[in-house]
This record gives sequence, structure tokens and C-alpha cells, in this order.
Amino acid sequence: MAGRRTDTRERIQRVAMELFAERGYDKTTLQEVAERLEITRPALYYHFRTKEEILSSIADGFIASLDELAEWARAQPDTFEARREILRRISELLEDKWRPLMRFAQMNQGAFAQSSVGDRMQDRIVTLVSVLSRPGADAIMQFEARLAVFALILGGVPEVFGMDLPPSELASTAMTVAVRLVSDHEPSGQ
Amino acid sequence: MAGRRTDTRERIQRVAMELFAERGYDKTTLQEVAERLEITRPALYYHFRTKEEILSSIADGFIASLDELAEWARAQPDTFEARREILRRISELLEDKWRPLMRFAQMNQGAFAQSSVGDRMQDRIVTLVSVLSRPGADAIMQFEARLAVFALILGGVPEVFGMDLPPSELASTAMTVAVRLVSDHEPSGQ
DNA sequence: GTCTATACTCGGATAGAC
DNA sequence: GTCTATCCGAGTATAGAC
Repeated sequence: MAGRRTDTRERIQRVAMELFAERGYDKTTLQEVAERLEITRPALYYHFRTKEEILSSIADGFIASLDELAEWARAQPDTFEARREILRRISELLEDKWRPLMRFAQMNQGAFAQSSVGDRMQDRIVTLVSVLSRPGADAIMQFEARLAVFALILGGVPEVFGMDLPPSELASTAMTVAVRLVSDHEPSGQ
Repeated sequence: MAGRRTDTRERIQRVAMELFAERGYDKTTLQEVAERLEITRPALYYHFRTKEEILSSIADGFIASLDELAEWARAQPDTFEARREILRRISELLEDKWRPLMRFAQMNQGAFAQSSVGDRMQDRIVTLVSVLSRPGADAIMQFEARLAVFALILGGVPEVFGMDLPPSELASTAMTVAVRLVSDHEPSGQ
């Protein structure tokens, strides 16, 4: 079919992301990526130095978005409304274009851990979470803030606990629960 | 050193679990497992047919515990107190002897997904969750029940979102938040 | 019954030809 | 900018020593 082309790098990223999400990072072979693109395996190494670099090149855009969001979030007042808006923007980010990546990250924490990509993503998420649970918060509120972000992430990964809802409905359910977690409520309750 | 011994199977399970938790399932090589035990790599194949069988043999005990718990849970009345007790028993299970496995499962969902071990674990957890969120519950309550179980799991995996609390305190914090998630509260609140 | 020696396959990675 | 030849290491398999 097509001979030489100039968008091979982007095509690799797209196909790799598909396969990583489908079959997991480690179980995806560069052979499969190459085959689906109808190029040879070593040809991938012209565009990326390692398998991990394919992954990190995809995550770079997401990390940049998180940075932007974190910077904005830091400038917000410490009110419930602000926290809700932060969660809404995180949810939006996850729905918009990064759902496959987050779904992948959720299923492959192992691949991310101890890698620089994983460290950088974790870093940004921790920053966002720390804005959600202001300094003075007790352990419970901190945990709830973390769990709220986690809820949003799970809202984009339907298969994790087998809730069979349409994706958009699941996302809005997750948002509702997340907001409730960062709302002001009585100190304890065990 | 020691010549033939009879506890090799158990020693393999213990060392493999350590390494899987430390370095991830895929990144752990059977070479490393064998080296740490001072046996040869093919010797592992006398005791286990595949790498995955090492993992599933470990998970079997955990799955049995979950079955037992699920059976008990199904017989409970549909009250807040019963749900709290179910959560407490789950938390106890995770603290008792299965924390390394859960920590591992959390970090390696990819390795578990699409494997029979993963399917079986997921199955049991879904059962427990469905007992926690009785049939008539709306999507939000179902999601909250799932998130409650997730909170308990995260309570055993300190590094996930970088909360630096002593493990026992983290676990009890997780329990408090989980209980709040399955408590009776007003219908919505978005 | 327990393990070693050896070998096969396949996937990630590199060097260099075209 | 793309591909061939090649290497290395990991999972797997089997034959056979003790």
C-alpha cells in the first residue's frame, strides 16, 4: 500500500496505546504493534529508542495538562465550591482525551511504578490531591480527597469492579460520589 | 549447603511473592526466584508448571478466605451494622496475612486481568460488593459500595497516593472512610 | 521424589546496510 | 527514513543424574 510516509510516529503512538489498553503493557509485543502498522519491528526503533519511550511520549501530553490544572487549582480559595470545580476539571480531563491512558495506567500501575513516567504522573496527582485536602486537614480528610480522585479515575474504567453502566452515566456517578467525599461534613463518624 | 529438602514448594511461594511485590510480576524473572533460593531455574518447573501457577497457587488461599466471608455475608440482614461488620472482616482479612498479595494485586492488575486467578478474585470481590449494596440500590450506592472496598484495599497499600501514615493508622482511617460510604445518607447531593 | 544440564522459542534491543 | 542481520535474555520444555 502506502510507501514512505511522515506520520509514522503518531501512528505508532495511537496503535501502541490501543494495544497497551487492550492487552496490557508487558503482554503487548512490539511485533504486534509493527504488524498492525504493516512495518517491521526494528523499524519502530527508528522512531523510539525503547518500548517505554513510546509510553512516556504518550503520557507527556497528559502530564502537561495536569500541570496546567494543578497550577490553576493552587490559585483557588479553600472552599467547597472550589474543590468541586477542581474535581469537575479532573473529570473533564479524563473524559476528554485521556481516558484510554488512565484506563491503561489503572490496569498497569506496575508498569508505571519505578519508571520516570509513573513518577511524574504520580507527582502531579499528589499535587492535585494536596490542593483538594488543605494543609490543616486530618488524616481522614486527606484520605477522602485521595479517594475522591480515585473515584474519578475508576469512573473511567468500567471493568474494574464490573459495574455495567453506560460510560457517561458511570462518570457522572463517580463525580457525584467524589464531590460528596470532599464536602464539608461532621468531623468523624466511625 | 542443604541437599534435597521437602519444603521447596513453600519456599518458592514465599520468595516469589516477595519479589512480585518488590519488582512487579512481569519484571520478576524466574532466574531471580531461583537464585534467591539457591536452586536452578528449571528446578522451579518440577514444582510449578508455569510462572502463573506460582501466582495462582498463592492466591488460592486468599480466594478460599473470600469465599468463606462471602458465604457468611450473604446470610446477614440488610442493615448498616451488618455492612459495617462485613467491611471490618474484609479489613481484617487484608491485614492478617494477605496484605502482600493485595498490595501486589493492586499494583499488578494487568497481570491479573485476563488470567483465571484474576477472574476468580474479581468474582469474589464482586460478590462481596453486591452484598454490600443490596439489589434495590441506585447506581450511586452501588458505586459507593465498590469504592468502600477499594478504600480498604488502598488502606493496605501506603505508597499508592503517598500518604505517609503508619500502616495501622492508615488501615483504620480507610475503615472509617469505608464505613461512612456505606452508611445511610440522603438520596443524592450533587 | 528432587533437582541439573541443555536446548528451544520468542521478544526487546543494537549496528549498520540500503 | 526504513529495514536486515544479529544478539541477549526470559519463559518453557525435556532428558536424565542422584
